Amino acid sequence: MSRQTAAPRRRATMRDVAALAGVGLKTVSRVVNAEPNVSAETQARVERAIDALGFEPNLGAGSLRREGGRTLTIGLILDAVDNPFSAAINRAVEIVAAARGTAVFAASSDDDTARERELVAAFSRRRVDGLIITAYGGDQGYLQNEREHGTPLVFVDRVPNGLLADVVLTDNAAWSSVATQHLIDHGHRRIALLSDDLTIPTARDRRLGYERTMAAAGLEVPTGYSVGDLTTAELAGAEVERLIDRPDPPTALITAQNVITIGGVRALHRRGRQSDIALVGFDDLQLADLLSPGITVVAQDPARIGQLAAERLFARMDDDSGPAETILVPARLITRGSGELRVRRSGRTGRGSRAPAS
Amino acid sequence: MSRQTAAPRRRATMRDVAALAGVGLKTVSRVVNAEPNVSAETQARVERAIDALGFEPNLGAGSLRREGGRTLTIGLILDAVDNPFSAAINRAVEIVAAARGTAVFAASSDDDTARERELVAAFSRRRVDGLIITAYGGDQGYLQNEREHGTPLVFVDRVPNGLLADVVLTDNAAWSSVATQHLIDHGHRRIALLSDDLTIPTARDRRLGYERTMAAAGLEVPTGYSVGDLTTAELAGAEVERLIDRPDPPTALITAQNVITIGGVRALHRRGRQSDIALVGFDDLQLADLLSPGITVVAQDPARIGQLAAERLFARMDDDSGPAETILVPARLITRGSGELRVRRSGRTGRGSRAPAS
DNA sequence: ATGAAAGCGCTAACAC
DNA sequence: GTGTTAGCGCTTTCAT
Repeated sequence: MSRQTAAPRRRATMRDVAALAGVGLKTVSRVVNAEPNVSAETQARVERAIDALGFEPNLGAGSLRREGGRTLTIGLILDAVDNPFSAAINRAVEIVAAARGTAVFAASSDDDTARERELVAAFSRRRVDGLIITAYGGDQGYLQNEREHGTPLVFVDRVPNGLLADVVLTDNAAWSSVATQHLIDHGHRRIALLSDDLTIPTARDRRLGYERTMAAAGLEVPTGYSVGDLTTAELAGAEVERLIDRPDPPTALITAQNVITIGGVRALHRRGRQSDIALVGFDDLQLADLLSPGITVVAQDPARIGQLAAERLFARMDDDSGPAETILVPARLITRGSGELRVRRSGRTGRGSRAPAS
Repeated sequence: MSRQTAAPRRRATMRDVAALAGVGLKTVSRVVNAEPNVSAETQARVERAIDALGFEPNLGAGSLRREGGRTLTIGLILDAVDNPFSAAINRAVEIVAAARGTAVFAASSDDDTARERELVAAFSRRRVDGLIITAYGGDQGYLQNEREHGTPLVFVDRVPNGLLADVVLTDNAAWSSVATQHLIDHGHRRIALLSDDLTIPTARDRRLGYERTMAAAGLEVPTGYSVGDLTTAELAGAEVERLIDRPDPPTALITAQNVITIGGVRALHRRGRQSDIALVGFDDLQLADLLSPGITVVAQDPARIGQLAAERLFARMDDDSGPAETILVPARLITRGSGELRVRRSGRTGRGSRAPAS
């Protein structure tokens, strides 16, 4: 019967290993860290002792004296570890970190400024070797301290405020433009944009791309057509219904984030308008290809974002001291039907809006 | 211009704080750890010094002497941090841990025995206070060492082998039975089961529930109807097509894991058979409600599994030394259409298989 | 209410 | 090749 809590047996230390192997402490350290200047015979003896005692070195103790105080640990702050976009980043970061013998603390800020700071403090107290952060909209100037203490910082998905640092992200304005132009090309004139919390720079950039492209096409954005703060699928869905019910409803929607897309699509189906009102979403979704119509999306590449961010972070740890870089990761437009719906002539399509699609 | 790498300013230590505040080292420690026996005035002075120096205590150093050697850190081993089921567990664990001031190392074993052991070793070297593990099929006896050294272990989603420990999971055999019976109740006789790697106890339990229920209903499981090792959506899809192409094709499918469900549904749509062949999947999927037909699933409750596992782990750390417990978390059957499809009389539905559904 | 001394397990610096 | 010494930043123990 294995008890759950027995008198915890003391863990073996290097001293124990040294004693058993009949060598000095430093020799054990050499073997454990694969340092040179150990004879094959001594090494074998030490290894036997390590196995006999089930010794595992205490990395935390080592970091106290290790040069640079390295803990072989990094912190990853995401908006939510269970958002598929964030989870994909998490996975990619883990792969890069594992190859460097580094463990990853992952945590969710929930797009809350206070929580973000708490997480940074929590990781700082654990002396992580580096930090990868999905910053919320506030000011990230407080992170300057961390950096001055030698902790490199890399931002993902969102540009930080009040701090110049490496960022890895999608060219959000450009891809929002692509989405908008795609709808314009299919004859749409009344295009609404459903955005996340506009405190987030990424959300603002997507709005910017939309506004620019609409303006360039000479199209108006009626009041209420560009809606922000849609932080849940439910809010997004309610907003879609409100838009549909307007006297001048949009013929096309852009949902600027995965959660919003889910809420939006669900609302369209609820109203039976999914084959009637066009939609292009940001971020790909599982099963998006199997709906009728399939959901057209701007698919970002979170795995690549995570990978590049982690590689950048390790490069900084390895003493790359070049200027801060902004790394843009390509996305792609995946057309599946919902974004290729053309304007219907029925209903109030607006004055002269039956332009031929290109 | 903020440089990326400047000469890293030395971090303030407790000694620095003590010197600046003009108090002893231990007094600072008392303030930092909210211990009693510090006058209000002294406390204020120390806190001012802490702020002035931007002092953050080094938790790793503290753990060296802290009773029980606590690191305020736990390890979480999932099959893949970017699997939605695992990500939901991750999130729930994080919430419970955060409330206890504990940071979470999350990592992916990829259902690889060697990787699982490496992760345990990596976490052991970091002296995590506890371990939550989604064990792969092999033998978990090697973890006995960890436990003897005082590191509590809680398993999630899968029962460990060769080790008696707390487990939090769905009653897989029972819910697989529910899925099977649901299809039988809708007139199906030829029901196929698509399983994950059967080394995984959870996959075996689901098969068990299926087999028992089929047997209890007096139904045969033709050779090739119960397929395992479907570790990717592609493999699962190919297997569905193979089943469809048999001379005696199934009229209903059970896909025993989320990745398999995706592959299976995709294959049915590819062949245009989604309204023709019934399907019940394990694990809920986003947008599953919007397909035609909607996908009927046995929805597990990963958030609850993660929460209970974390609570159990902290209880063990707090010296709960009762016997190992198995905690079953309720799931529910969500009917959306695909699982309620009845047997068609057309085609080869088999001899006398037109039984009335209950 | 406060502080001095010891030492956790390791790595760095410097012997031999 | 190998070992000895010192000390990282903290918590514990025990004085005062």
